[in-house]
Amino acid sequence: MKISTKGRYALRIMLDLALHNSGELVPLKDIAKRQGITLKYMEQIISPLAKAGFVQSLRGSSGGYRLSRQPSEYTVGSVLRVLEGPLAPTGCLSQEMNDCPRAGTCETLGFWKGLNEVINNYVDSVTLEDLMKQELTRQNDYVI
Amino acid sequence: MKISTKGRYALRIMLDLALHNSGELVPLKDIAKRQGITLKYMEQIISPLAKAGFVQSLRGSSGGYRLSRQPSEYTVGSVLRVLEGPLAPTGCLSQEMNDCPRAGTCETLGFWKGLNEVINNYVDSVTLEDLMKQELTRQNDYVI
DNA sequence: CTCTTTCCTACTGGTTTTATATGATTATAA
DNA sequence: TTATAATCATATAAAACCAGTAGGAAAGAG
Repeated sequence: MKISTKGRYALRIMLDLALHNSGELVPLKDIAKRQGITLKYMEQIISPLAKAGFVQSLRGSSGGYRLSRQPSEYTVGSVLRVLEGPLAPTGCLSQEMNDCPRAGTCETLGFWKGLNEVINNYVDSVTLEDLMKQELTRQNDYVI
Repeated sequence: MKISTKGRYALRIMLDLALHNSGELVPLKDIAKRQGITLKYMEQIISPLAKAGFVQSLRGSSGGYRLSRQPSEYTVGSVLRVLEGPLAPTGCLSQEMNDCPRAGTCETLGFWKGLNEVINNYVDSVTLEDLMKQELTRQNDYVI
């Protein structure tokens, strides 16, 4: 019942990009240094995000990544799903084709559907912008 | 982000015991037959439930298992936790000792705490009795 | 004693996780 | 054009986790 490092790191990378969103491209090396994640592992994580169109990239010197959209337009759930797949607590809920032979008579299916709903409702109710605001508030707390 | 078979089967076993709660002991063999789970695997699953005091057992001929308490006194969350451990989406939330060095500055910790809360609130809001009622209603639907 | 059922422990094959390592390709600056 | 700095693509591997299977010991009923 755990989110893997890939999903958690993906969220941190996206949030880092949101917090350093000056219009300039941000090189992975900078994010790696700030987040304490190895460059090579981060490459594996940002690649699916790029393929999903969540970030834009430019190669070469002075290249890097930037968000494709505004931070408010990414729910945390949408980011996690790129790396984790469906955030369903059971396999039978994560596919359109419900191939579970017990589906018709399963006494616990209703419960799992409910759990699936509260999880997905929550992760889709929070955006990158929300996390940015939280983080900026937290940083100001230290200034006092 | 999946619940393993052990947790899911544990719930089905507990619910099966609740639905066949005549006061008599229910042998695992019967549950195995009804639920389509092998006896040997079920033994591994019910053993922690017995150690946790969730079910009472008697060995030998005409032995078996029964619930220790009323179905209304078991939340689904409490059952799942026996087999799954804490239902936290990240490791840093599942232990009192928060040994994550990022804890003080983590920008995403608040989000994960929120997810942890909605998950645990939900699983603890549903009891075995609730699932029994659902199941009995469902069975009646077929009678019509 | 015999049969049944719980109880206990170990083992196994497969998959997933969490990376690390090596190198190829591409684009920009000077 | 050359050097540099970045993305992109595989390959490898230790460790953990998952989903069972298997064998037998202990206890109770008749």
